[in-house]
Amino acid sequence: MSKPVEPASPTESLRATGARVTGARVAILSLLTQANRALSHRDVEQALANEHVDRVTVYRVLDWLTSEGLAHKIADDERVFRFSAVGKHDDPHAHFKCRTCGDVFCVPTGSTPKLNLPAGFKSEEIELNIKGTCARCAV
Amino acid sequence: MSKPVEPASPTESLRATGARVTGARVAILSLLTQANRALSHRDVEQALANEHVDRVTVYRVLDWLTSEGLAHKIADDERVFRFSAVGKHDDPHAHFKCRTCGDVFCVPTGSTPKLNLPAGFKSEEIELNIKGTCARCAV
DNA sequence: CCATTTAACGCAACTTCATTGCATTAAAGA
DNA sequence: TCTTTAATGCAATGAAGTTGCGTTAAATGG
Repeated sequence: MSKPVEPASPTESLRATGARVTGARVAILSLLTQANRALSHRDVEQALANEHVDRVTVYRVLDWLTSEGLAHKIADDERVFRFSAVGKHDDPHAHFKCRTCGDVFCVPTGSTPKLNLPAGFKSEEIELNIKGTCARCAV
Repeated sequence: MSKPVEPASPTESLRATGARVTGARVAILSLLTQANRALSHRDVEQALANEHVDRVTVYRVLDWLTSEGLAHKIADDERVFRFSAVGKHDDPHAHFKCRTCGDVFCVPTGSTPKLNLPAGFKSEEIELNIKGTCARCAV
């Protein structure tokens, strides 16, 4: 019982949405699932360079995965969106952005911070971004 | 003694940098200082519509203010940068983004969250973004 | 107060990331 | 296998921000 729910494969996750399971969707979700960091559209496009998937399709699949709850979409410092697979780390987690190489990693967080929101403000989601130097770039 | 350090006026802050105190800089820093939320380039451009300040100048002033430490630059969900004056709330604070109207407010935070960074990762800055509904939009 | 210097500015062109419209293709069910 | 229509591919468009360069005006010195 110590083992959590068996993680669904990309194909299974896609099938569960009820929508069509296409090559592009499988390839992109697999890529996100295997990555240990949040990928930009550019990252995905380059990784799939050999599979002639159109740029626009990549955009559409990434947004669709987000809308289906299979991926997270975060805004980068550099004005680009980055995507990470959901399911690998469903726990509240933060994003660590390396200022040297620009990569974005997912890191687990212990507790969520206490907030003093003004009256009438309702919090629905909390995003925590850390900036610094990653292990690879730290000399 | 209950009164904190007298906050510097926009002009004084600008003068302190040693650079030229221009109309555009005064206008934009004043705007950021008076705003109770983080302003986008668009916000600033519209607010200064009557003073024929060039688009590019607004971009340059905003980035310059950031580089001088007089403003904070944050990346929005919508792929736009937003700027807030530094000095009003130097304490660690979070940004609250209303999903309805899109405005971004600065809110004070009590404690910073505990982080479990992987070995070798060095944190330099922490950014906390809250998404939800602001008081004005909450019916 | 005026002249000089050069940091800022204004304008135009450009780049990048992303979105939209529409014809075509291929995934899923009959 | 055939049919339906959701996805895709391609081309054009849009939005945010950047760059180059000639011009203007803020600060300094006379």
